[in-house]
Amino acid sequence: MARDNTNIKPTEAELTLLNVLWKVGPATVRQVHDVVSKTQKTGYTTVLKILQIMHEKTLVIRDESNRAHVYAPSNSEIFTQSSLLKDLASKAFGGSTSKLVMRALDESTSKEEIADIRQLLNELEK
Amino acid sequence: MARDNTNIKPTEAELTLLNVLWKVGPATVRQVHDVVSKTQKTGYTTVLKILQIMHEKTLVIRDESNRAHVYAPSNSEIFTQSSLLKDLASKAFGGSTSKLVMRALDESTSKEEIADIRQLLNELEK
DNA sequence: CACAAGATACGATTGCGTTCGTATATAACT
DNA sequence: AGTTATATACGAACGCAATCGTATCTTGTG
Repeated sequence: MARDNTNIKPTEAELTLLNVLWKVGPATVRQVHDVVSKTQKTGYTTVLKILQIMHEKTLVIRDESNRAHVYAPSNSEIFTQSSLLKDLASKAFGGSTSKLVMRALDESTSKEEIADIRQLLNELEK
Repeated sequence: MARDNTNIKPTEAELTLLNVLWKVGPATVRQVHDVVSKTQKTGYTTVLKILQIMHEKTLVIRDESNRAHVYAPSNSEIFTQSSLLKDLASKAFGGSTSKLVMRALDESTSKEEIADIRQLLNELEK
């Protein structure tokens, strides 16, 4: 049975590459490497290898019709963020997302952010 | 120079043991093992080894005055939770904790939780 | 005192994540 | 056509996390 990508938690390096793909859309290894190498000193083949592993794990899909394969995320950024939050909530907050949320908020939260969150709470209540 | 425990992210197994220590207070290896073995099949020496490693990393402090050493967390649960949230925010939410918070909230959030969060927002605004 | 129970220390193993060098294939260019 | 550039594939190496077996030490008890 093929693994279900929805249960796989990306590693740190994988998440870095996913962030690129979410931002710029489907991309080749070179394009991804160009982006990440601006902030990190990571070799080209390292990016290639990680993308290949992610493909095996079905974290990304791959278009092989051209010589330079084009990679795209299997799951949306939103879905992955939610999965990571559920994971952290279960491991460090006894499974309570509201505890997590309240811990995330502190005096560094700006007025605008507070307003945005209030807005979301209002919508959720309906 | 001794490592600064405040910059160390506990691993998954380490977090499991920290959760026990936060809950029951300072405890011996046996006490910790008794708790975790109720939900996991982890060997006694495994718990011992992890606690020893955590001690090297200064994630826990150790009272060696008795034969059975007594372990206690170096950092509070609150501090560690905040660190983990900052880490996740930087890796998956572009550093924005408000984005993280809004992603954590969804239709599964209960009315009581929403009320609690509103209350906290009010206090933060003062 | 001698022995059994229970503690720590230590080492070895296994698997995963990450990195990169090298081999090989393909395309492009002169 | 032959050379250069660029792609994928593959394998090796390294470190860390996690697990446990075994050795060693300490303490209490008969």
